[in-house]
Amino acid sequence: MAGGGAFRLPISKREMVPHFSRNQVSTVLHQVAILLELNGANMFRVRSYQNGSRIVGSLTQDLGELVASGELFDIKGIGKGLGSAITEAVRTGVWPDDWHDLHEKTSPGLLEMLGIPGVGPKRIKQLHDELGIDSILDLQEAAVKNEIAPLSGFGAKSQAKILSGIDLLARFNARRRLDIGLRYGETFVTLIRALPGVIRAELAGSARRRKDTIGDLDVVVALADSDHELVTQSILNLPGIADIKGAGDSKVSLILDTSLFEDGFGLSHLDANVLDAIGGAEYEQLESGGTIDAQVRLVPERVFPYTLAYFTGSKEHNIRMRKEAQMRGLKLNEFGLMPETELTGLAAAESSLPALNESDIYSHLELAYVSPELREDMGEIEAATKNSLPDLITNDVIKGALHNHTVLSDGEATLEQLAATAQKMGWNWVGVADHSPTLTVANGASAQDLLSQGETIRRYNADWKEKEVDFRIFHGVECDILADGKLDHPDDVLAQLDYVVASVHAIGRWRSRDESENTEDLLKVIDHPSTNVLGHPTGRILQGRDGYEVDLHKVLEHMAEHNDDGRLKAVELNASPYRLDLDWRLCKRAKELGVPVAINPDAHSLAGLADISYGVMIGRKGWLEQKDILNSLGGADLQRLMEERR
DNA sequence: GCCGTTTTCGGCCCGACTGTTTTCAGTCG
Repeated sequence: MAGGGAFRLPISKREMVPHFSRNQVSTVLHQVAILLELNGANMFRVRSYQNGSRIVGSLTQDLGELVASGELFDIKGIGKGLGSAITEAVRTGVWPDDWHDLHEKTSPGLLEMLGIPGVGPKRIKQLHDELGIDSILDLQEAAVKNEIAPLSGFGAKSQAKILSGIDLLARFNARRRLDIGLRYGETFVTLIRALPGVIRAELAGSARRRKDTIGDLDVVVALADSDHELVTQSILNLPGIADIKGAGDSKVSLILDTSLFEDGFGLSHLDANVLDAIGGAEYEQLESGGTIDAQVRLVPERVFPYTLAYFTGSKEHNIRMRKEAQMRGLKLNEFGLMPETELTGLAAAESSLPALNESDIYSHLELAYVSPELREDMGEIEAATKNSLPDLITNDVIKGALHNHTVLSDGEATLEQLAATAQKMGWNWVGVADHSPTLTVANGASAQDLLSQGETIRRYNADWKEKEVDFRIFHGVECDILADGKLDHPDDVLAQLDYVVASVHAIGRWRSRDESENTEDLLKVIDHPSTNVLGHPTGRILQGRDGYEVDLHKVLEHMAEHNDDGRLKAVELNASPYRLDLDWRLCKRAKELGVPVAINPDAHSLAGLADISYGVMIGRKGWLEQKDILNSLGGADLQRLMEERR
């Protein structure tokens, strides 16, 4: 984790019930689980806390109400223990004593040690108990002095692995953004597919599930038994391999670096705000000198779909799938779906039901095919049972996007260039939303300049109409949300625009405040008659900084009420791979509530328009269908919607 | 700590790899 640091139990910033938010409780449960693990607690107890954290984190109901009504205890996975602890904390603002004790007796250094590859809670506990090791620095010193190897269960190799693991941890922070992961992953898989003896190869893991960040790459390769040696050797000879971590019978573990890319590893243009948050010029250097771990699984062709499904995950989805198999007297693993036998591994899979593709696996379990993006145990198994899975959006349904910048503020492109590129992409319209005056770092435009931009746009639109070109520019603004929940332009200026994207940019101030204060201010902004789109709703920069605390469930519910009343209040899914904000879990919530989602590339250059595809990926992950997004509307339909729902 | 058409105990998903052992524990996904 970036920054690392000690866990602490949050202190309530509120005088009244509920004293803690859903997010806070979820985070605390997650941390307690880790602390329990480090203190040698029963694994299943640890898992209960982890489950609890997940369950609370994905609640859609108000936690305060669940506690007040006692319905908290009805939720599967929340029993007497966790239920009482949460109830007490939410009601009184006081966490259980034993949770405090856990925090106090666990040195923060032990937590940091968890990040070292090959070092887990059991070993950390042993090192702590037997050598008094309290931090990564202690551990490094002990390893250098050869004190680790003699310990029972350790050895010279473990000691060396710990040292190199510490080195690796210092060099790079574990996860990478989706765009980076896909760039490595797709390039690597393309190279593997071209190797002689390779029958099929697919990217699996979190990259295939389109998570916003990715830990490492998983690739599954189908090959004939006789080609095993040939394919393994060919893979090891591919470009871009910085190190070989291991090569077993079924798996090759590698570290890839940027020499994988023939054309080098440049970064596209970023806006200053984002670049600053991720570390400026130092970041560019870090990224170009970066590496990513990759695991390649080599399997016979007939088990390929099972292995692909298994390593695509998620873990939670796989657990549900195995339970589905168990209910039918079958066992599911990475080799097949078969009756319970004494045999294990590939031998047992001889009796597996056949599968040519993943779809067959789901069919055997009487489930509809679940798209990889949805495999998170977020309701997809239930939907697959009822055959009610969403018909997910694709790049083809995108006809335009509302939030893009021009040279009027901090964009690189002119109106003309933006429109021309949008047309080339097959779009039917494009929205221009430059920054407002307060955001001086982004050259925010004055009301006068903004309105004069509108006149230019009207001339273009008239021109296209005259020439019977079915294309138009919508004129909007990315209006700053000021600290008191007011907008950064006078109402009469905003009223002259086609639409308004309202966004928070004073992140520092918003991050220093309580969740309820931020939420209240956002509700006020939504109530403003001119606000149509809530821009990057949390302000997070992936791998850069957390967003500000806000109860987006409440915000989305508020937006839903306005939509029911005939207004247009959409939530942005910012498609910049640095943001991907709205989070995919909340996309699903927006859809359920009937709040339209606006997928926006937030383009600051012509190339930036292409970021829309990351928004589509996350939108798919968030269960979005064509009817759920504004981008799928044609220009005329969108214009009508904006006019009707002012 | 949670759960229950096997309900107050005894389970809790499954397997590979590694390094340590000589049958297994820890870690990882």
